[in-house]
Amino acid sequence: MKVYNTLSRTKEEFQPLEEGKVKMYVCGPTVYNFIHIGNARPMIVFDTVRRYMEYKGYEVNFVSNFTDVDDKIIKKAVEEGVDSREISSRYIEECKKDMAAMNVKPATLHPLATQEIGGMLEMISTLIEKGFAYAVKDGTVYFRTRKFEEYGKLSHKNLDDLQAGHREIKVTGEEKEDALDFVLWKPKKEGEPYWESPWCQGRPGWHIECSVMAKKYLGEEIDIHAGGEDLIFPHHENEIAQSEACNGKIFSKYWLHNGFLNIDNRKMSKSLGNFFTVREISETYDLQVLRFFMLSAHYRSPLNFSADLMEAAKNGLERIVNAAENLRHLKKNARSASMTEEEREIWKGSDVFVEKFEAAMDDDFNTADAIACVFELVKYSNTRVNEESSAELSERLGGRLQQLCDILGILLEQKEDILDEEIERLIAERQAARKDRNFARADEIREILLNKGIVLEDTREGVKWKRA
RNA sequence: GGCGACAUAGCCAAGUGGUAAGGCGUGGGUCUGCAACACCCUGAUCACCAGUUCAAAUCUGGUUGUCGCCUCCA
Repeated sequence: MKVYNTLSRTKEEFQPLEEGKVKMYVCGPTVYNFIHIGNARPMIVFDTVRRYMEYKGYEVNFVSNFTDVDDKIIKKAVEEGVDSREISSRYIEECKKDMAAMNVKPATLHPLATQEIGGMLEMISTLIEKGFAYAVKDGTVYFRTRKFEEYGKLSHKNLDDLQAGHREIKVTGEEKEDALDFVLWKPKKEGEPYWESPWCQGRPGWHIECSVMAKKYLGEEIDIHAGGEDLIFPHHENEIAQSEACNGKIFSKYWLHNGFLNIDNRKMSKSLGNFFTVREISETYDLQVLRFFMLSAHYRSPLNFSADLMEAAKNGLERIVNAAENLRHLKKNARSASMTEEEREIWKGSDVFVEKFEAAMDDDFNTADAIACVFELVKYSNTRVNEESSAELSERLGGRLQQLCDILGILLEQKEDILDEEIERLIAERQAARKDRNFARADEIREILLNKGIVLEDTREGVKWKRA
């Protein structure tokens, strides 16, 4: 399995620190509102990475935090006149609902920044002892960036270039030793949440939390650290500096970053009015469509989002779901149980799709290629399985389709829906009308049901229905 | 200004040396009472120029264009 490592900017053979196990940390959202569709990309992408690794037999310890102390949370709390904890806990719950609807598995652990202050104080103290950090008069603690010689190794930035870029915005009056130094701990402002510390009553800087949570729950050395590409600098660069300066060990072996999601070819932003929350999308589409859409491109490529593209994704996903549904239907109505000799060959002929699927995923999680394999399996099944086929063949191919979709986190099974009697009666009446060749009445009933959100399809083995 | 990415059919998107996967859409057809599903048919000299090579979408150099990071941001 090869993964693209931002550190080396090349694809590397994946070799876990410990045989059979993967320690993976993904930077989670700051919870001050419903998550937006940009937040959804890393969630979906790295959930898929996790699923594939689990499929390959790895035991994955997957940790993803919620940042629940932050300026934006405080601002929102002030606006609503409530405690900031109320804001963060509310949106953590909402985020979990969205994740469930996108079929993103809960992490092994979702730590909260506010629950890890002790560890942060410890790490900051260690950094000060080692000379990598210093406190100034007002109690702010800064990381001494230039002291960490490898600073810039992830983002491939040159310190002097950075400094040149920063010079103009360097704020006078700050007591930083160097413009590049970043905050580890900052004093509270009136009315803000705070914690006691040796330096001042205050709260942690943003970067320190991930270093601490990764260390506490995964260890000083982890296999994979992932997040959006915008986190490369400064967030991940700073995490490396903090963790490696503190622990004296390589923090993460592989750094994975997903590309950005654009809206109608522009960066998503509130001011452009092209800002969508996952919740808003869910009003128009099943979030399975969003998941399928996100996986239809390589995770490192920029991905454009638009109504047309979602529509195309919806149709494509429907093709896969139809095939799965069809196989279930054929299995249920099959006249023979076991596969014939010829069917064994058909079954064996489908091995190639699994092989190609795995090859695609092994190559830095090429989900676009993997989905193409799913479509090929769909075509294969559609052309080879029919009402003459055995239940076993339908079941096996259906199971294989299911297996591949499970890796991608794409749900195929419909919820076991029970139709109410009224609808059952109408379907039966329509069948009777069709038998009597009273097609006007049959079409009328189909129209009635359509208005109720029930779509009917007549097949050789009987009527199929589904929710629109 | 510094660093980096990308440019493949109407649209989305794989493919990183051996004459272009897959999906959506379009048009035509088969099946069906009709519709839907499904199936068959339908589409690309891979931004441009030059070079390396027996062979390039794929490597090298250049041109043009789009975008990202450098500041909170997935």
